[in-house]
Amino acid sequence: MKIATWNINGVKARIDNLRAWLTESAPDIACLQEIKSIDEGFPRLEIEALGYHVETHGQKGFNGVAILSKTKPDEVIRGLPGDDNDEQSRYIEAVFSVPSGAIRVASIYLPNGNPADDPVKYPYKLAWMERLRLHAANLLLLEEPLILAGDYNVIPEPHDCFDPAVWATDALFLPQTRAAFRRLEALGLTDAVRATTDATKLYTFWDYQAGAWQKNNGIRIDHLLLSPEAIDRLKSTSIEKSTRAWEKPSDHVPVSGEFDFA
DNA sequence: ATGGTAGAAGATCTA
Repeated sequence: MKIATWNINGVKARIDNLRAWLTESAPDIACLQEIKSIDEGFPRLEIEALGYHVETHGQKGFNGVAILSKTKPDEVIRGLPGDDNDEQSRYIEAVFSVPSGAIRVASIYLPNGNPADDPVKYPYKLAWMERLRLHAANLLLLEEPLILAGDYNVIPEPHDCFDPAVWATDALFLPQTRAAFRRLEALGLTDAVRATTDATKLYTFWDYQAGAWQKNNGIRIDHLLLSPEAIDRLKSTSIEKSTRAWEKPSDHVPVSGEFDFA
């Protein structure tokens, strides 16, 4: 069973690429971020025509997440718990039945946080990460396969970016950001890509600007974090880099894991 | 120091 995450940077602008990727890569569950659409504006029929169920948590203009799946989820939760005043659509979670029981999958669009000296944006990112930690701690008590997939806007280690010096003061790489990410891992969550390879210079995002793709000036910020019950079932991971060279690409590429939940 | 690009907007904001 293939479970993937992809920040598509606008579902309307990316509909052709999304359809091509769903057809070629054929994930069983696809977690999308930055759909940049309200729920009613999501091209639901075009995705359903490819055999997918569609669950969205949209927002006008910015953000927005979705979970596409070949089987219908048993339960869907919209929004990250912990702050009733947070109006940004950055979290959706779904439970699926598999032969071995139930699995829980979340699509996460963690706040960017830049500029890091902004009085609102970086504190919002850190507060959001703490809310995610508290929610993840509760989910881990369920002792079921849990896949927290998404655009974390976190560069975990220096070798996860082309030039660490360039990112030293960026909200994606500041010590407090990386510490908050390590606190998630310390709960018992495992970075799936890191668990399956020792390779360095693995990137999932290349900026549109300054020829970043051509120069391989990338960063690894899209992650699958797995509970112990999920990592036990993980067979392989893949960073689907070829999509970055497509016409009209997203600046992110899909990251996927192959699982055996039989 | 600035701008470089892209998306959803339909003016700027976000990244």
